[in-house]
Amino acid sequence: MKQRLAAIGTVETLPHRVAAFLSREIESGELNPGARLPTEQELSEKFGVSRNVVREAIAQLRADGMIEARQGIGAFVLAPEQRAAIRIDREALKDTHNMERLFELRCILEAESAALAAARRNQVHLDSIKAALDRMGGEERWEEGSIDADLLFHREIARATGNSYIHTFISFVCEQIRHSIHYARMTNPLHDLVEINVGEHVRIYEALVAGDPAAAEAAMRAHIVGAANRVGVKLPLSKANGAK
Amino acid sequence: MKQRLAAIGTVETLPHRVAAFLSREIESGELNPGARLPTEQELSEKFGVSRNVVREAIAQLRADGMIEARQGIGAFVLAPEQRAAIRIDREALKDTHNMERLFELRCILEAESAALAAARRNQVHLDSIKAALDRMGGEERWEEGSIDADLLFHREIARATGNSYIHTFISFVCEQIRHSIHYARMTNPLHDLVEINVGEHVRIYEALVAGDPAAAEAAMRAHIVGAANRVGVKLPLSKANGAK
DNA sequence: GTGATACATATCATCCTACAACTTGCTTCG
DNA sequence: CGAAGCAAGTTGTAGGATGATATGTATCAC
Repeated sequence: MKQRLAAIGTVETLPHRVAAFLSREIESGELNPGARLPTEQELSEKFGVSRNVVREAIAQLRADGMIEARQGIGAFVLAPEQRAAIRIDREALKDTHNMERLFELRCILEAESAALAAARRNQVHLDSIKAALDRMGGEERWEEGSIDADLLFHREIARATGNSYIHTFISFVCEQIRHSIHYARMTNPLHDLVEINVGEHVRIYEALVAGDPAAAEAAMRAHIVGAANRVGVKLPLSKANGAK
Repeated sequence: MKQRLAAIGTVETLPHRVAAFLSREIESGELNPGARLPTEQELSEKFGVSRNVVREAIAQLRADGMIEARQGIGAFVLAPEQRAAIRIDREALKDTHNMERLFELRCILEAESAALAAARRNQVHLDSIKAALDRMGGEERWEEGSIDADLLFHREIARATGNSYIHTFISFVCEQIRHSIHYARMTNPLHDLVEINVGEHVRIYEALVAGDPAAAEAAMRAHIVGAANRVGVKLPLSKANGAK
């Protein structure tokens, strides 16, 4: 808890601000791939910061594969395909439309992963998942802890696939959604919705226990559509799902 | 082309090496979440570099949400759930087992996305996809350009879903796989396999033209399993797929 | 005139020192 | 005994200096 408060209260450092500025300039297309960035000195003068700050900002963009710096020449914008990292702009997620897209991605990832987990889970996995489920419906149901338990439930399922990349991706997407929901959440009196939410999780868990991939996938899909609705995001039922 | 050579030839800078070292120490669990990192001065002495270099390394880890630095106190390792970016270690991908996992993730993402694309694509999308397909089978078939066209084909399908997050994720995963394959590729005389590969792509394209989500999904799934086999990765057919 | 070598310049890479801002613990004084 | 303040440690920022690398230019030999 202390960690979370600290994380939220973290001041925006100068390198972070410079990096964000350049990043947006690249994303928006003002700096096209292949274009050369201003020199470090020019940037430091432009932003009124030391060259050290500019370098830390550039180091970050470079680590992400957004730009490439070459000694003696300058720094150049790279093509989006060359990105070495995935990073999601949380500001953009305030737009419901983007939120909807992210839920769609989550649905794709988690539905099939639930099927995989149903086929591969062992008893240890089931115990971890059950523990998270109990926390959700337990005494923490009205607290922030309930949401933590919810996410933990999903992460443990992802872990049960035995695929660390799947685990990483699902954890990431879920966390992005959590942060986005966090501030918009107070508006919804979701106390009466908790029962529905827990019920959906129970159905997923039962399918995992039964080792039924198809049922797990269906239950997960239904849950994510429901979860999206509960936070005000209307998830379009894709034809792919309806076709099954 | 010049860019690619330059990108490959990019020397490993000192900050990058320090960041990689700390990153591995965190991933391996030697530094647990909540643990405090050595001070910048200690690190600079330990690695024999200036404090500036250490700061650039830390700036990168901080941007990824791996650590959190607090003025006057120190830097602390954050929990994996708080990561702000997804980054894949290319060294780890030299292990075939990890490669297999990544292909599995790719299969999940692309199969359903192909279905979405089949439902949502318009003529402009189809034209872009067709152009990439033609490049694959065209005069570039034996060149590096063939692989570029292959990836472009997949990216354009991802774009046709109309979901920018899906596009980002698929582009990222595909690019990781491409880089990993790149050096191991010379061993395979895949000239005779090109026909098979192109054929699989044609079937995907035809399903998209027909607007048939189920067919597109099946064709994409078959293709990715085939592509994995062709680079020596035996992708386990999940029960989820067999159940359909 | 042409070619090659050497130099000057521009830029990033790294290092160094200094100071500011912030936190913590201890000390000193009332 | 309590509280204010001081001191030390740590990260944040600033600024300059030097090394490494790429590019263009000028000079000189032929």
